[in-house]
Amino acid sequence: METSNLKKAGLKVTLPRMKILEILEQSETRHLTAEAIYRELLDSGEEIGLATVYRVLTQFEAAGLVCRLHLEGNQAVFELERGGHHDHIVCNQCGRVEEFYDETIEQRQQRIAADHGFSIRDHALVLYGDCSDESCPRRPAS
Amino acid sequence: METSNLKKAGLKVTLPRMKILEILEQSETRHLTAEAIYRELLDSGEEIGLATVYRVLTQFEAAGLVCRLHLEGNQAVFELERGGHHDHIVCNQCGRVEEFYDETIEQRQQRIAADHGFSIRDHALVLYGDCSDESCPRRPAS
DNA sequence: GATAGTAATGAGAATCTTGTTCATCGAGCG
DNA sequence: CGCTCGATGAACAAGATTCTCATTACTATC
Repeated sequence: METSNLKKAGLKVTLPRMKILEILEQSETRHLTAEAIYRELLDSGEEIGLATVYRVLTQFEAAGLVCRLHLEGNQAVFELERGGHHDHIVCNQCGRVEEFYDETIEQRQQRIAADHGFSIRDHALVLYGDCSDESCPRRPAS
Repeated sequence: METSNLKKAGLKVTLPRMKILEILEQSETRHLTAEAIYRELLDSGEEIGLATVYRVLTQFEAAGLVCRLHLEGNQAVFELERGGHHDHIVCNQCGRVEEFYDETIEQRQQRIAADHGFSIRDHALVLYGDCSDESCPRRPAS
């Protein structure tokens, strides 16, 4: 496995951390809740506690390996930080998440912040709408 | 007081609802947590339960009187809906919140959503940074 | 390869925010 | 003024996340 990411981040290479990183890498949804990761660990037969999942994810976030998103407010989702920054569109019906990056918006944000006397460090932009995926309205949010 | 807002929204005019509306109107921060409103009620000598505060705020939100924001993820803040939509800049240091509206960003969002096959219903944009208020870094987040 | 030191983990309790239940109360209508 | 039904209060409940603390397991060292 890729233990180098962990080492580079100054984190000890432990089984829970490797497994969680692995799940994040192999997931096709790219956006997982702590609960979802926990369930996957259990399904793989790993004896890893939910508290550890939260702890590890928080450390990963601090190390810049993942970022934490509050797409719906109640439960945070985590995604692997692979390079570029991006924002998200969430479907209100099926919960599907798409990513986008828009240079114009990024620049306007800098400009607006400067006009208000702020130096921007981060931002969260989430669009909520209805997707046109034909399988959407029937599929409940995962 | 302005009981007309309540009546217009189809809500019975009760003491808790009037008081909460009053607090929202008179607050200078414009962004209050349910807890903060609850404490203000207690300080005014009102015997209103926290559950009622949450209930009333949820009703106000459904009625379009206030909108609920998740500026930091853990606790929601409520602000009175006075006319136009806007987004927010939050200072990481002092928690101060400024509002802004940018037509360019709004339009880009519509465009991006359309490109992804979404019809936008809502969006949340929060910029996080450091404000240049001279009293900022020393003042703890309220 | 064995060992010590220290950080990481697991299990459950704790916390924080928000919502629900149910008996009581009060607003609004006749 | 009394009735009816929605609103309230108090306590409890639920969901997400964090904390505690005893135990375990990396990592570096020998």
